[in-house]
Amino acid sequence: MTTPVDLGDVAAHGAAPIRTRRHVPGSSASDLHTALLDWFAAEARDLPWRDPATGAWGVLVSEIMLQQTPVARVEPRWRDWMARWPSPADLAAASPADVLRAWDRLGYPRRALRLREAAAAISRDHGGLVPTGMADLLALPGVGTYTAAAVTAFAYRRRAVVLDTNVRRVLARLVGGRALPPPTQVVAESERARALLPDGDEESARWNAALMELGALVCTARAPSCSACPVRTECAWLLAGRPADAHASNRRTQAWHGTDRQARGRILAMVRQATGPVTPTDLARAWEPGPQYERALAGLLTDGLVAATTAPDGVVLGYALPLT
DNA sequence: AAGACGGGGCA
DNA sequence: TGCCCAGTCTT
Repeated sequence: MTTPVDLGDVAAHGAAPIRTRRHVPGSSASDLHTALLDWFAAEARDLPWRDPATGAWGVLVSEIMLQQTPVARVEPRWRDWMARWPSPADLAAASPADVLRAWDRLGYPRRALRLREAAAAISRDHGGLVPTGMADLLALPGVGTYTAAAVTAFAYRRRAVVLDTNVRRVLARLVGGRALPPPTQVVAESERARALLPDGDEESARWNAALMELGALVCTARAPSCSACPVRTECAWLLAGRPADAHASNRRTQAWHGTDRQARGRILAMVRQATGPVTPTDLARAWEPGPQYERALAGLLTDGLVAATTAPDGVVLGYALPLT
């Protein structure tokens, strides 16, 4: 149905994006755009935060939860969260303890505290409405480049360069002809993404979502389903014979067992599940005594994830989630 | 630019 | 076991 765009040059040089958008009267979309947007219209998952009835607050909550956490684990937590705190003001009025318990085991619990702080800032500085500009969004705790762009695109349906791990991988393959993007994001990637972004607001928003969805469902990191890909005839990586990852040796896998992070997780899990303060003796059962335990607990206190209750003489009676 | 920061699921 | 996941913040 469509004529594949010739990406041979891109595949050969592996360099920057080279195609520009076509401006055909009556049709602003290139064949590439049409193919991916049609696929997205047919195959997109029915995620609750994509419901048009979900407002910007719901989108923001979903984006924070989805930072480094897969969709399948986020969805039930998001539903509970939105039922309990349907507006920023509702969350701002909640205690950190309630927020951390509702966060459950989504991981990176500092995100939960930052989301609460963001809700307070939204209530205080923006009349209770999630701000619309990139600068105001970026000023919110826990909102970085990706999340600000995602809220702009998916909540407000405006043009923004949304570059997450999925989009980076899809563009690295489709346009760059590489197996995977570089270990850390480089300027050329955002330029490439911008060059491909449709001009229209609504169309660009759908394009961003479609790229992410393709990366999540088809153009996956481990075992991409190229035979099912709607843009396989235009993929520089596939056309080049799916060459192996060039930076494989530079990628560093993060340790887990026996790390400070695991110790923090164990300690916080014990405090989170307790109904009242945990005595120092009980808490010490969460991890082997020693400098690592002390370091982990101190870090949790510093981060505001755990609070100590003390007697008048300063002796620690117990540890609990912070009530304020 | 590099490191810290959770936790679970799948090959 | 190793790798991956809609990243952000600090140094």
